[in-house]
Amino acid sequence: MPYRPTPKTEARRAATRERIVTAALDQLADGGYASASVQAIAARAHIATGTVYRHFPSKSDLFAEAFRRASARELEVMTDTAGHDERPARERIAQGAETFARRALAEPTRAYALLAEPVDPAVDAERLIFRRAYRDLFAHTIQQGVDTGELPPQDAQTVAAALVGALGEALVGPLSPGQRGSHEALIATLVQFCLNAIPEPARAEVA
Amino acid sequence: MPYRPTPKTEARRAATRERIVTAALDQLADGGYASASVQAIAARAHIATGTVYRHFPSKSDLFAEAFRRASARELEVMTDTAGHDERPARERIAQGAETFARRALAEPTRAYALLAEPVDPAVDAERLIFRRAYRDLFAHTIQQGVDTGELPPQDAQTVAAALVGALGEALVGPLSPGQRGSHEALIATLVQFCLNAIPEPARAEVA
DNA sequence: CGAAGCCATGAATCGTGATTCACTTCTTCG
DNA sequence: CGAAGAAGTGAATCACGATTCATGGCTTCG
Repeated sequence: MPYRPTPKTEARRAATRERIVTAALDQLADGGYASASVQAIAARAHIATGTVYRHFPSKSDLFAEAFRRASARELEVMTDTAGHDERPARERIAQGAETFARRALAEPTRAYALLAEPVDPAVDAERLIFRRAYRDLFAHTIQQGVDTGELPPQDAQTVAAALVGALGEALVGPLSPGQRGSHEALIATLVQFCLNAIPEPARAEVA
Repeated sequence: MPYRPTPKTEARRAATRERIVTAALDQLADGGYASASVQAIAARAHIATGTVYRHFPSKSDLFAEAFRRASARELEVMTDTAGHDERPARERIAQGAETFARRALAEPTRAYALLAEPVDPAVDAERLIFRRAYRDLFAHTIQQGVDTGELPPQDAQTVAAALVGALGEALVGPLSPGQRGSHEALIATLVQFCLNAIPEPARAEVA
């Protein structure tokens, strides 16, 4: 039995796979999904078109993984900056909103691709998972706040979804290109928006 | 010079064009953009495939018009229910949010298509116009409130975009299918969310 | 070294759905 | 009525990009 995979060849294989995912994300960041043909990605990764298919069964699978990867990175950053349970819920939400905004503004094309750009349905499913994860992060914090009495009772899931939508739309929606104000002003507005939306109990109103 | 267009033939032509647009919107509402091939639309309008191209230069143009049409209808409803300038700004915003939510929940597939479904880029541009129009409606109301001192100073455009995003995401985002609560509860949550996000001046806080 | 596979290659194939077009049908008016 | 021109038809074509596969190059180990 002549050939047997060794750590060395496995590493090479993994590296190639990695380069493909990276190339896909870079292509996304550069020219959006429309520019991300398998050919373009292969060229960017310095491999032949067919090689992509030795690592992924289909383009959809490749992009699913790429989205998963990018999502994981984003979520990790969020968890790091806003996931410490000992701080007040509203403070953590403000922190989360700010992080979200800063990262989106720093890499607008990638943010657009992750949040809003038209992609094919199979890939879109992956995006939904991403948004849901963001929402769940916010929802978790809100729910904790409600449980401790820090926040008034509310539907944490819906409110969290609304927060994610608000940030997404304001940052990458029809508004985004060529902001009139500074990034800082935009961030301040959004953080304030989120804080207002999640009021302290005393300030809650019933209509 | 034998043939000359008459009111009668023009009317027939306009009616056919109309049927095509309607068929496109119905197809969208039924099966989403993915199901809306030119063939399917033609069949629904009881005409041949080629006839579509006698009325629209391309599928994109057809959908651009369809989106425009649907947008106009939505905006008209919004203007009717929330556009009366004599009422307090916050009341109008609440009314707008409620209308938005009710209409989205009443026709979820169409709402999804209008707000979020992946479509091709040319059509997407039309969607941006739609969302922008919604945003401008909210922004106009907010700005009026700011001008009259009813609301604290704020970036009306950004806040309005955030409201649109919040409503859109909560209604058609990852959350939407098979709501756990009732529609009424969801609507109440969202209206409250919007009201919180746009506080009265006395209740504004600085962080 | 050489057999036995894996891996990479990229031009050719394939599938899908928009678009075309030669033809038919309908309408107008001298 | 019949010519002139418009609208309608739908099968055939085309474009585009994902996917395949026959081939050639590497690695491994007896």
